[in-house]
Amino acid sequence: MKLSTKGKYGLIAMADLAIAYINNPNDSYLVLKTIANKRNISEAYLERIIAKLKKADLVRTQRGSLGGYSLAKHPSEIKVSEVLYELEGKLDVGGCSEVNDKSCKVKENCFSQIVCEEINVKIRDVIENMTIEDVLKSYLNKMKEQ
Amino acid sequence: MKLSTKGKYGLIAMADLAIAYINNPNDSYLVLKTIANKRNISEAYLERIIAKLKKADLVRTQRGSLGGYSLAKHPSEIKVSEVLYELEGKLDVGGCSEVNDKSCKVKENCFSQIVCEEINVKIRDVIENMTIEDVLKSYLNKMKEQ
DNA sequence: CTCCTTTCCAACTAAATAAGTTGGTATTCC
DNA sequence: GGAATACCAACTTATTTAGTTGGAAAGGAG
Repeated sequence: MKLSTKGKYGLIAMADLAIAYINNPNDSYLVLKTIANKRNISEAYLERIIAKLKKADLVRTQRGSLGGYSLAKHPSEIKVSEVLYELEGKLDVGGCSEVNDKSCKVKENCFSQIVCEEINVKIRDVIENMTIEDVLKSYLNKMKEQ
Repeated sequence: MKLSTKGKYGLIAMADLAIAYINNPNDSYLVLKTIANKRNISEAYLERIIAKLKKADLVRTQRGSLGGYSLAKHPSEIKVSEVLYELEGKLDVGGCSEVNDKSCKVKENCFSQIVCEEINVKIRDVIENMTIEDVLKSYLNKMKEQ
């Protein structure tokens, strides 16, 4: 039931890239090693995570020395759901929401589906209406309060 | 990120017990094998699941022949959260909501926590305000519509 | 009291998933 | 040409999930 480290590290990396992007939208490339070291994440592992985000056009890259990773668009244009769906799959709580789930052996009256569907709606509601920019802002507000 | 079969089977068993309970609150013991067969669930596995629910005082038992399992109280008095917390643990989406999470290696500014906490609130909101009776009723309404 | 049916319980195993590593290739700047 | 970087696939390890096995204890029926 937990968010895996893929989703977690992905969000963290996106937030770090977002800070760089806001500071200087034209030239905001960050080196992977920098993020990985700062966050205590395995470099090779983070690379594989961020590669998926590139394939989803959320991140762009510059190769060679002086290269690095940057957001592909403004943090306000990137939904949290886009990041998480790419890294975690569907991110719902119950697998049998599909009509033809062959793997589910429960024959009829699957009561757990009632519960799962209600939770799934709420999860979607949160992550599809929250951008990377929102995450940054929430974080700053949280810091102010303390 | 999925609800495990523990939670799923647990909810299903509770709903089956609830139906028996409503039909006859005084003598509503169901044999485990009956539920397991009806639902295509391994008997031994379901037994271990329901044992946890007993320990949490959600289910009571009668041993020996003519024995079986029954709800310990009315379905309207059993929250879905009680069932799921017992079987799935905390059922939140992010592990680092605790202050002293030693396992988390991310040093600071854990942006994923912002997202997770918002989702966690919503999940709790759903399952702590939904009883086993509600699940049954929702199911019946759903059937009517079709 | 004996047999049958049931719950109860602990230890074991198998399968799947998550998490991370290794060893390299391709680009680009200096 | 060398250093620094992104890119990529195959492999390994650790953890969790999903069960299974083999019984012991309790209670009712004959």
